[in-house]
Amino acid sequence: MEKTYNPKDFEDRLYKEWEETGCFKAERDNSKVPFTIVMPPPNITGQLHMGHAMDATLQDAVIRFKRMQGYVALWLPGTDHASIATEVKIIEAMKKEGLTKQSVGREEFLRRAWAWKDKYAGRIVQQLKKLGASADWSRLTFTMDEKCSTAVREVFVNLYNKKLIYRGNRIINWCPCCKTALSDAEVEYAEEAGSFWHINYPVEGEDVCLEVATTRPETMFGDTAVAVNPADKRYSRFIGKRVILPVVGKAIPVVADEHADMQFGTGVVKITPAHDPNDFEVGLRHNLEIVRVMNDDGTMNANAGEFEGLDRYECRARLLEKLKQTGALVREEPHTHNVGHCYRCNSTVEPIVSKQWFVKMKPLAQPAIHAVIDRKVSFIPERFAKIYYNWMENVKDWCISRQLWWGHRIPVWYCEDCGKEICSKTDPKVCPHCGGSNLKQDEDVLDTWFSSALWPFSTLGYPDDSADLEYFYPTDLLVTGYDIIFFWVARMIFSGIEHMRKVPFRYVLIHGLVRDEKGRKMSKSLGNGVDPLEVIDKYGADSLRFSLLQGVAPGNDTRYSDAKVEACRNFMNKVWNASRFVIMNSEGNEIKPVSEVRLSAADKWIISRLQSVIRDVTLALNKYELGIACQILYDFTWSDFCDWYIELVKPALYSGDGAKKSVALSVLNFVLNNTLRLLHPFAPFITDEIYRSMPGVCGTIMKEDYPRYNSKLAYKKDAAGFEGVMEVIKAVRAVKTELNCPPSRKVTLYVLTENKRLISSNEESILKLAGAKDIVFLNSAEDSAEGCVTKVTSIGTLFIPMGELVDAEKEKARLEGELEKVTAEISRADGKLHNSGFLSKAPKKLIDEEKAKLDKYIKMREKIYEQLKIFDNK
RNA sequence: GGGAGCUUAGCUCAGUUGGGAGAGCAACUGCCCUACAAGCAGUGGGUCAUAGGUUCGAGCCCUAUAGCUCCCACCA
Repeated sequence: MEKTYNPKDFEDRLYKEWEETGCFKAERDNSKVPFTIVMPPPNITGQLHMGHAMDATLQDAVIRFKRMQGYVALWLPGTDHASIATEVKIIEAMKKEGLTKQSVGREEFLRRAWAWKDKYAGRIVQQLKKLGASADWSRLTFTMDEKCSTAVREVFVNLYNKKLIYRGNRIINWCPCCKTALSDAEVEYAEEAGSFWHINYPVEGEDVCLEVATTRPETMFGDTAVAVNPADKRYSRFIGKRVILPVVGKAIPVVADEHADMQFGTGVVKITPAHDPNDFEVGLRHNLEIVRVMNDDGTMNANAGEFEGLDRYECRARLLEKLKQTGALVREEPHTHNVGHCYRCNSTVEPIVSKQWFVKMKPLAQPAIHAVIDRKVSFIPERFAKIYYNWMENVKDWCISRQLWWGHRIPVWYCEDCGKEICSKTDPKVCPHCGGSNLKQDEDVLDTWFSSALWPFSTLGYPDDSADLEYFYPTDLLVTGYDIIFFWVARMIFSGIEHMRKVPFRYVLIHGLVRDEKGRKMSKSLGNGVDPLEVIDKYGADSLRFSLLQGVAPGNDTRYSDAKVEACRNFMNKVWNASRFVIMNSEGNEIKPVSEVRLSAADKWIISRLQSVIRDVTLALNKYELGIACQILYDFTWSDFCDWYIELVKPALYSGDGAKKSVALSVLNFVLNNTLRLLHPFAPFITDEIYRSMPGVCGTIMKEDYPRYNSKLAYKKDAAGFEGVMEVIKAVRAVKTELNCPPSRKVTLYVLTENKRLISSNEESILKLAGAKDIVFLNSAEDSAEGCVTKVTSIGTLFIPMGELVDAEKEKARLEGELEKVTAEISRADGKLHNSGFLSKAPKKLIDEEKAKLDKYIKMREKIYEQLKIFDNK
């Protein structure tokens, strides 16, 4: 083995081998229990970013854990066609060639899109592989694969037939840049500094005006009324009259509607049903005309008269100028308001009335809400259930049609002969109503999230009653960021219930965002993104993985920092070197099972610690608390195993005593073997690379069992005793460092104790780790030599002769300091044990523990008193 | 307007049934001791945001306050 950990030497090689030998394949086996995770399919436009890296690492760690536990562990991967995102990219690319969508036509455009997919879908898969993702790539699915398209049509037609999908003229969010409708979820709101323009609308036939205020004056061409509150006495006399739209000169009615807020602005609101969701509702109530004033690209249409053809903002500027000239503009005041933006191109969206396809949400939302209430689906952490409820309870109908070309085309045809609509799972040749053959398919495609919503079952073979579906569905765990709960998680839940009659997954593990070192969101525009592949290249995949999991709590954001990865790389190096130590020493020796050797106290201690670690890590993993599991393993491996146990065992290895060495090697191999298996889900590469080099091991660690807690190996009593020995060692070390005594200077250790056996049986360990040359037992404190530092421990009093380094005054002060500490402990424990409330209500175990502590400290205090007395006598 | 989260060591964060405050990094001291200087030993550093409450006992539960962050809705 190399002296330092060098992940490049083995990561790619191991991954290739795992893949080639089918380690990731999940095959149905009715004698075993399945455990399934479907991977959130990354967009084909995307490159692996830190968010993916964390998401994938969480899933990979869980799936590897479950696989080792003997489940048929399926991690089902895929990629997403990402309708709008990809289309935007392709248009950009075409623009460089001087081409547009329209100029190349639909067919050529789709050809280019598929070429894009062929080129880039593989890229992110390769990147996930670099990370060590143990997904079953033989099942890799693309959202526009035949099977997904079949599922999409099946679902569409079923919902259509149930009247849960309908087409209608409704207010939708329109992106003038992408030239498509968007769902509510695809709009991001941001506060913007704008203006509030007050405009006078003269009352017809009177010499008065109604003053309205608006943030979007250019929509006034579409005004078909002004509204006042029915309770607003200021304006009641105008209700039913008409006002003249400035510039346009058209008369529009004054209506009474609750929508007008008396407190807000002037209390008079212009009503533009075609361009505002609230106004649309008002329009319905008062049967108002709907006048659209904008084209799909955000320019003004003929209804804007002289402003036709101008961009919406250009129109606004010129219109305001004109209003000012004609005196209709009363005033302009600054006003900040929330403006909606397209989540893909960030353009300001326009609410526009448009004929679109919708999914009726209310009937679907109800059972989806109950599924979470009834805990058929549970969020981790639970607080995200509230966010989910809030959304589901207030969800509006889902606009699913997109005026795009890349995506699942809406399976509806219009008969040009009889004008009827045909919704069909297969392409119809003739109209079933009139037999005509002039059929034209709806031009639009579906929201990319429509197919994502079906992911947990479309990937497993829906709508067929496939064996996979039967075996793996419902899946067990979904891992994703809180940013796509609405887009995806919620929609999968209602879709699963509606189409499969079963929820799609039992647990949803939510993670946060990976931010940059300063806590900012990583983004392209800020240029602060860190490329996981570069990190892997520099530190190795295991280090990156560990750094993304360690100390991270579910649902919380985390910051990426090189320092953190470096610390994890150091940990990997630690694991590497500890293993190297064990393996080198094992060479040429027979390694006996631990059950066949006589264990020392130290051996029992480390085995006992290992058992607690196995128990705690498994517990944490079962609760999907991966951050905690990592932390436990880190501490155990570094502190307990490396810093303590390996050091403890060195004398036995180097003593030349074959029997002792044999025991040490047994335990070293046993603990290392278990530790590697425990660590494998988090750091798959290094653990496997080492595992293969261990004596008596053949094959990959991936096929091994995850360690199981064994109560017979808990050795509680022995472990506790040995901790006393460790206390002695620490005490001596501390004294030496405090007095600036070089470690190379070996001391004689005088010990006054009732635990002579414990000390003498661990003499070698104490001498080695404490830096002592011999141990001498005293019969009385009086026997201690001059110039000693005294340390009282729970298993005995130590006298450490430090000669000239000892200052009697300081030593006395130090002892008095210790007395103070011990006394404080005594009064704390004593206080508790004299508290009747504590005695009557605290668990017995706790009371016993307190009693034991009290005993211990009282004994220690006695010893310290004794020492101080000796001091005073000298 | 509604909701959520955060506030713990200089920095970044853990702390999940309430039972003596933790890690990493940074700082300081001393060490090349045959696994590892990507290391070892040791040290210092916290009224767990503030104020109340519940409890024998609160970083953890309840109430209020402050600051920061986010989500949803939205006033034209």
